Order: sequence, then structure tokens, then C-alpha cells
Amino acid sequence: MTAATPSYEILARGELPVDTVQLARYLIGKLVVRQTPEGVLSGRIVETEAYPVGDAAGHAWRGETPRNHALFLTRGHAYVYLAYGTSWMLNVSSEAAGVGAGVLIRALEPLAGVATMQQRRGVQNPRDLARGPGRLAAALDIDRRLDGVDLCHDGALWIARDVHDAPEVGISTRIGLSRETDRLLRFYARGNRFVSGPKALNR
DNA sequence: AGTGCGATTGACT
DNA sequence: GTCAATCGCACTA
Repeated sequence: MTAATPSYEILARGELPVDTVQLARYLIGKLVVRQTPEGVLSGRIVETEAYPVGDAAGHAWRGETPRNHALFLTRGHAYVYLAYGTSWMLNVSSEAAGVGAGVLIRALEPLAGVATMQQRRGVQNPRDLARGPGRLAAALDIDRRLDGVDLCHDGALWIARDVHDAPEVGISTRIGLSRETDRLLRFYARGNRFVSGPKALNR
């Protein structure tokens, strides 16, 4: 028995806040659980960013396309896309069906399957396994196969409740954007060492 | 059909 | 601190 076996109680869709920004904040302290043939991988969400309706930095801004289709699914579905040709990004759709918006999961505190993640990433330091959206997806073996998956159902990937209380949440501007750079839509577990970005954005 | 450009990362000065 | 890698897609024509 491990000392801290994580709980995998799936979050029901009805529990998810209907608003994109509220959902981004709500997801801090929840779990991402990935079921693979090799076993379960999981982590605690410590950093998110909201891309609400009307946000010029959001992929849904110019309307629905084949790529961003999953953003228009009802809240709680995975939107997975490739950035810079190298890094997969995991998002959670966040509004009613037909409305395009989402929350980017930017960092996890690894919990279950750490050895597998270390192997997958070729990295030993637990802090570096899922600190950053691209690393996170690589650690959990997330790519286009999971685009459109319902995260409120048992399957290859879902979101679960944590046994611990939600951490204190900090708010800042988002990272890596060229538009809408001043909006305070990034949420993070304050002081948590698995949060990405500069120190100034982790107070 | 051609072009530009990322919601990043890792290697390197 | 700088910078290239690398791919799919959206946009233009």
C-alpha cells in the first residue's frame, strides 16, 4: 500500500461551473486521471488558463473549424491540439454545446504512475514531469487520440475529485500569448512548486 | 497550392 | 538570456 492512494471519483458534469473563468478556477486542486494499458497515471491540477467566449487569444474566436470542434462540445470534454508542431495541449471545454470556449491545463503535480511518467519523458525530477502544458501531455501520453473525449466519464481520461482540500488560488496574466496579454485569466495553486512560469507568477 | 504562425520546449551562449 | 525545431491548420488567392 502506498501512503497516499489518490481518489478517482469522477466529477459529474453538473458539478462543473457553467462559466469558463469559474471553471478554470474550480479545476485547481482537482485530479487528471489517465488510464493506459500500462496502468493509471494521475496528477493534481495546479495551473490553468481560461479562454472565454469573445477572447481574441482563444482558438474558438474565429468560429468553429475541424481543429477546434471539441471546444464547442458541452463543458467537460477534452480539446487536444498540437502547438508549435512539438507539444500537445490539454484543454477542457467549458460552455454549453455550440459555444466555443475552454480551459487550458498548464501543470500537474504528479501523483500515480510517476515511474511511468519518468520513463515516458526521459526525465527524473518529479518537478519537471508535468510543469508546463506540453510536458503534462507528454507525461500522460495525451495526443489527438483523446481530442473530444468526455472527461466526465470513465474511460481513457477523466477529471476527478481530490481527497485534499482545494489549495489557495492565485491569479495572474496568461503565459505565452501575443494578444489579450493583460487579462487576469491564469489560475494557480499559490506557492506550489509544480506550477510553471516565472517566480513572479507564483505568488 | 502556397504561406504564416503559434496557448512550447530543450539546447545552447 | 537567445533561438531553432517541427507540424497541422487556417487563411489567402
